[in-house]
Amino acid sequence: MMYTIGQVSKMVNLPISTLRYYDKEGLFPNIERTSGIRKFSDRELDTLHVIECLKKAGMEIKDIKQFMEWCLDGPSTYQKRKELFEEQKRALEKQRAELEKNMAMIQFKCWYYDQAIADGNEDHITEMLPDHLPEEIQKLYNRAHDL
Amino acid sequence: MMYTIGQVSKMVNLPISTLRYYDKEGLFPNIERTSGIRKFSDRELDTLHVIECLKKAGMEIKDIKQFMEWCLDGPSTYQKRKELFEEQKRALEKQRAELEKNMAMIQFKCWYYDQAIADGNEDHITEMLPDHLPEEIQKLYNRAHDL
DNA sequence: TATAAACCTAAACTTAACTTTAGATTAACA
DNA sequence: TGTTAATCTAAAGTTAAGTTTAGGTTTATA
Repeated sequence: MMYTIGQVSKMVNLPISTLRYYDKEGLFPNIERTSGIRKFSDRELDTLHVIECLKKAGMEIKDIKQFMEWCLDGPSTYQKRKELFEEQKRALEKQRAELEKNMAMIQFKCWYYDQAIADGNEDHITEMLPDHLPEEIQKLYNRAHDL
Repeated sequence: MMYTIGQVSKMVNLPISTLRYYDKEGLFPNIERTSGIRKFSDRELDTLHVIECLKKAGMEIKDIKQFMEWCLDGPSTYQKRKELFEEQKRALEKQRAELEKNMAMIQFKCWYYDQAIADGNEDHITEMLPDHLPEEIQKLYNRAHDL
C-alpha cells in the first residue's frame, strides 16, 4: 500500500514539513518517488515508528540517520545495529528510573498542597520536614530526594 | 548552610552558566547576595530539584518561573500550585505509558537483530512478521505497534 | 481543459535553552 | 599586600529540530 505525504501526515500526526525535513535529513533512504512526488510505503511508516522511539530514547536525528545508513549496508552491520538498540535500552531504563523519582516528587508536592490548602498555610508542613511525615508520604519524600 | 555558585554547580552537576541563566530567568526569586555574589541556600537546592522534575515532565522555563512567582504570593495560590502538580502528574503518567511502549519496541529490535545475527540474514524474520513469532516476542511486537 | 488542491525545493526564519565572550569586581591565599 | 581564583553582567553566539516563505510543478476534479 502506498500513501501520499499528506496521508502519512494525518496517520502519524506529524506536520508535512516535518516529514519533508526527516526525508531531507536522510531518514527515509531510497523512498520511492513518481515524477518527484514521494510515495510512502509501510516500510516508511515502520521507519517513523522507529524514529519516534529512538527520539524518545534521546537520540539525535543525525544518529538516527546513521542507523538508517547501516540498514542499507546489509548483514555486515547487524552487530552495530543490535548494539545501538542495546544502548537505547539502557537509556530508556535510566529514563524510567528518573521518571519514577520525578513521579514521587510530584506526588509529594500534590500531597503537600493538599495539606497547605487544608491548613491554610505551610507552617506545620515545613516544620514536619523531612522526618515526621506519614509513612506513605515519607516514602515519596525519600524517593524524590534520593534518600 | 550557604553555598557559592561553584559549589552548587558541582553538587547538582550543572554548569555555572546554567545556574546563572536560571537565576536570570527568575527561577530563584530573591536569592540572597552579598556584594553582588549569589549565596545559594538549601531552599535553592530544593528549587533545583523541583526545576529538574518539572523540566522532565515537559515544562518550559517560563512556566516554571510562573510557579516560582506563585510561591511568592502565599496561600492565595495554593490551589493553582496544586493544580499545576496534578497536571504534571498526568503528563508523567502519559510519558510512562509511552516509555513502556518504546521499551517494547527496543526489546523487539534487540531480539530481531539477535535472530538476524544468528541466521546471517533477515529473510526468515521478515517472513515471520507480524504473525508467526514466539509468544513473548509477539507480545513485544504488539505492544510496540499498539496492537 | 481550466482551475483548485496537493505536491515540490531551496533558503531563510524561529525557538528554547543554553553557552561563550569580554571586561570588570570580589574573595582567597601566600 | 599582591596575585590568582572565583565571581559578576550584558550581549552576542550556538544548536537542534523544526517551520515558514516564495516560487514553481503535478494531480485531481468540475
